[in-house]
Amino acid sequence: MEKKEPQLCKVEDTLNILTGKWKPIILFHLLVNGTQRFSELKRAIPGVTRKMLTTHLRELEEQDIVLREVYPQVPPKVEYSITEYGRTIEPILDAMHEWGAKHLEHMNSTEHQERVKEKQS
Amino acid sequence: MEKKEPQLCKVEDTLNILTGKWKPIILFHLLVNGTQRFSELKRAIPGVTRKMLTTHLRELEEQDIVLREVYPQVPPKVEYSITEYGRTIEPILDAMHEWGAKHLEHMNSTEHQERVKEKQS
DNA sequence: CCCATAAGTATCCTTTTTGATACCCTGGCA
DNA sequence: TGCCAGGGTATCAAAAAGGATACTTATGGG
Repeated sequence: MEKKEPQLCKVEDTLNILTGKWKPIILFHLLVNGTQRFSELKRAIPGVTRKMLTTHLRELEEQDIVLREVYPQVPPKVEYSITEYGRTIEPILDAMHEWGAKHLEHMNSTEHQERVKEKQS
Repeated sequence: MEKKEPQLCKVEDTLNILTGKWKPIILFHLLVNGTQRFSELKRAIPGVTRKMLTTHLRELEEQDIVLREVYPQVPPKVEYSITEYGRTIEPILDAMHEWGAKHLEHMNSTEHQERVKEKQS
């Protein structure tokens, strides 16, 4: 048991990077579309406010997942991209995607639905 | 882009199962130690309240990750275990653990620390 | 002189999550 | 008779996360 405890914290560290209402979609856009300006991201992510976008991007920057580059000009230009290191998290996102897809199937499977009904009765 | 959007929701579905202050540690204990009574889990997880434990366990049960078995006796006895299906999420936890470990190393690496210092100046 | 622009901050407020605490049930035991 | 156990629920409070809105900044253009 003791030998496994550290495992737990690492899992939680990883989860911390991914949790936040807009973080998965931010990462998704940066991974798929490459470098993006702040306003491009904002437009690409419907519903996000400037504040949340800033907050989450800054957190990702802190974690060295995202790179923030400021061009000293007016009006400002700021570009965001995934760091080389940040790309290493992609396989985990892929794994979650795959598992999530199967999970949905599972939750809709007949056997599962039947068990749900039993409990309701 | 459109073809990738669905990926995102699946990732979020998977994250939903894992997020919650005590969920990783609950899963960890059930995965490592097998079937556990409510009180065993409570004792094994320092700081958790009965309420949070109940809440999270019920959510995991909803998702068919955890099985809850009630023995009709007094005082009550309730056992929790990972479902067969729930075990399929273990590789993802493992992957997160591995990535998390590397992430910690990365964040402590000399190069990273130096970049952090530059920014502070 | 005034406006628009991009990328923010600053304030305040709402919603969601988490936590503290007290109470419930019921059969066996002192 | 009264208390304990185990696994909860109910109620309220605190903390964290998320969101709405207004303000800032400097410069080129009309």
